[in-house]
Amino acid sequence: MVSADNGSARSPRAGAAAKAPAITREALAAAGLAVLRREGLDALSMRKVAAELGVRAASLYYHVQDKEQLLDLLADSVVWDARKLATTGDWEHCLREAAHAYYRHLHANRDAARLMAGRRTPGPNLLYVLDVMLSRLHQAGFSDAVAARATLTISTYVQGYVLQEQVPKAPHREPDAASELSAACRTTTAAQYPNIMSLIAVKKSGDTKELFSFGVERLIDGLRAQLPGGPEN
Amino acid sequence: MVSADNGSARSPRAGAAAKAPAITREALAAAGLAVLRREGLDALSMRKVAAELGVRAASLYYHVQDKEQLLDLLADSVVWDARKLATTGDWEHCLREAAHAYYRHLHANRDAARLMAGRRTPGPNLLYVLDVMLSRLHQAGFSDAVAARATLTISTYVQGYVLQEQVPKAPHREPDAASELSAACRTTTAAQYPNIMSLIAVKKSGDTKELFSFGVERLIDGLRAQLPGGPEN
DNA sequence: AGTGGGAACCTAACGGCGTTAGGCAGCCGT
DNA sequence: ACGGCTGCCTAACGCCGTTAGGTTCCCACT
Repeated sequence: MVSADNGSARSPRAGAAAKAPAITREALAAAGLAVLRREGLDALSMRKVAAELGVRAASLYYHVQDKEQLLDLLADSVVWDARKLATTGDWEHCLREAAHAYYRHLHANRDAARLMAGRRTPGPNLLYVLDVMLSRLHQAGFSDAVAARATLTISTYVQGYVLQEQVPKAPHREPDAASELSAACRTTTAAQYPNIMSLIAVKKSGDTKELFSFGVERLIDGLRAQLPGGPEN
Repeated sequence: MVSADNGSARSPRAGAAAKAPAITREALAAAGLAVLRREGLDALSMRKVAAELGVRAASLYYHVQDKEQLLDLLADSVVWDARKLATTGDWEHCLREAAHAYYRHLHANRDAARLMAGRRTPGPNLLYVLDVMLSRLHQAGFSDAVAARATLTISTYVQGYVLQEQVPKAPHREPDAASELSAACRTTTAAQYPNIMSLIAVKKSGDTKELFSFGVERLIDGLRAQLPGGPEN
């Protein structure tokens, strides 16, 4: 579930393990994802991840330098499955499928977008996906500059969209008082900003994927005009 | 700097203040923004905001229910200036200017995008901006459905873009060891993902606004094709 | 066979965090 | 004069990330 190469990670001397490690980097990521799914990003603490593994918090620092590094690990794990993406068909199809696959994987993990938002570097799995998209666009005839901008723009849009979709869930307060108050607030809103209601209508339409697709299709439409020749492969 | 109507906020009995309040909601927002600018979102705590006002942390809870509510306040303050936006010229011009204005205001405040990312509701100032854009698009001939989707898509893109741009700053570690390690990591990256370098080239080109504009223009291009008749107004 | 060393966990503790409870000064209308 | 309210205060709770300093146990080497 995690990247194959642990790269610069601390590892036991090759071929000689002193003690069977109960906690691997993969197990750490899995435990983190479990806590994330159950309690959300705000409640994810070192202590809870450790408890998920039947271990105390301090032990995690043997495998990970920081909480930040643990979050990096989780962020990359989320994108892991997105590596399988289509490279057949025309560039529009590939781009669309990649965007939707990325969307699905972020959408499937609670608070995934907010998790990604805090990372300093994209992580190897995401880098791989970007790399593939980039080469596909380049192959389709886009210039280096346009292909790079297109790739970044699409991935930015996907992350931004899921971010707005995955509103952080509160533990929930009193439902009666809250609904009454929000109802009053809503009428005020309607009075002050008459057009906003249609936004709410779109957001409430249930099919969250439809709005997402709208943006992707508009971007693809806009990108098509950037092809040097006519549309090819 | 904050919304004019405090709405449902607790307020002294109209026309009778028991004691001159040293802390207003505006001062609270200003202090929060000051801490945000100086130390970043991760280091923003109730205690520090309170200290900025010459006050202890517990006192803030008289003016604000939660830290969440304080962040809501800050988030809305950031968008405050974006209310002044153009409604003259054709819809493309309006949309472009609104997007750039929104971008500028997020860009100008440290960690502003990550701040917005956590909010549950858009806040009145942002709602106003969305409302104006919506009415302008509607006036230009877009259908209700398309105008709503376009507005949401653009605002999503802007927030997503700034989010990736405003990478959280670490307090800074050892510069020597860090640069050496990152250099090694970079060559590994280049070997594994050959196309990624062009992405880095685009990101490093300095003019961050250019990449942002690319996305906006592509979206506008894509939206133009959604107009029922030809381009009008 | 004995021993050194390192891997992988532990307990204890630090300071900072968000938040709540309860107290006290000063100004208000009566 | 005085009760009540506003607007601050101090003290404390429990949780957090992180560090310091063990302890145990297996492996490699002599």
